[in-house]
Amino acid sequence: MPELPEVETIRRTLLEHVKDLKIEEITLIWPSAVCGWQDKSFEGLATGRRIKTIERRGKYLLIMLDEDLTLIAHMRMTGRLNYFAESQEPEKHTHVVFRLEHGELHFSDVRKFGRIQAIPTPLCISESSLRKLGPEPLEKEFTPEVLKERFGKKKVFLKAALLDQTVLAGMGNIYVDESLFLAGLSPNRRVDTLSKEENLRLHRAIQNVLQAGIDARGTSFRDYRDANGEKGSFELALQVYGRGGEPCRGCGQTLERIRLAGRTTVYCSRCQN
DNA sequence: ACTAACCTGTAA
DNA sequence: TTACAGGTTAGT
Repeated sequence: MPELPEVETIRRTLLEHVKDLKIEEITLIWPSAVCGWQDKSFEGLATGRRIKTIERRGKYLLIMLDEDLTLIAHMRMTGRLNYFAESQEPEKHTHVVFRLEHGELHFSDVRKFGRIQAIPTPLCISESSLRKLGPEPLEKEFTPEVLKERFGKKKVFLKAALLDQTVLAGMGNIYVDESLFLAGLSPNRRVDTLSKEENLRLHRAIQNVLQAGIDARGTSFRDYRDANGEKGSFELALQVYGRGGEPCRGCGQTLERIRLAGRTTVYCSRCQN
């Protein structure tokens, strides 16, 4: 489910509720959802710690606790983090319950792909999958030159390159297809064939689409909800994702639906070259 | 560079 | 019954 705009929305809505709260008790309903550090258990490390802040890196949420402990959470496809002011009965797919000083935090995931890992904060980047991530697309350091440099000597399809988290962190199937439509570029193009002007257009499209996604509080095409259980509204603004076979909003031609880089890909063969 | 695997639910 | 789903990774 969540790509950068959804994870960012979860981060913001969660932080409002849990900042400075102590984790008083952790109940593992499905223990495989969490992972400790070396010989120490997840619940042993995190219980009694206070939540200082929550950051985001790509699609990862970094819940930073006192005493130099960080919980790295990844929602994969259907993971959710929900805050409840009152104690709640866990739902069918709730795997972890954090009892806080005030209220509870529930981690749920229908498909059981999502994970939360406890790790000492100083090792949070060097010893985790964060190490390999590409730049943050909304930071000012991410310029058109950086985008070109990240593509490097690759010859892969644009679609594959933008989905690659080591090239750029945070884009997934929705925002890649939307960015390519906005940039007027075909997902079938090889990254090494972009002109300077096309590279500029792509860079601008990526930033515009991700920012619009955040402003709309994410895309609730299917399962996504924020920490309050509320939907986003970016699905109303989607130009191509999920619209295969329907008319292009730009030119009216039927949108193509193909399989590329192992993922369903929708684009307009007239507007995107 | 592609596919299978990890899982469950929903829609065709 | 089968195909497919906002992701990642380990295997050809």
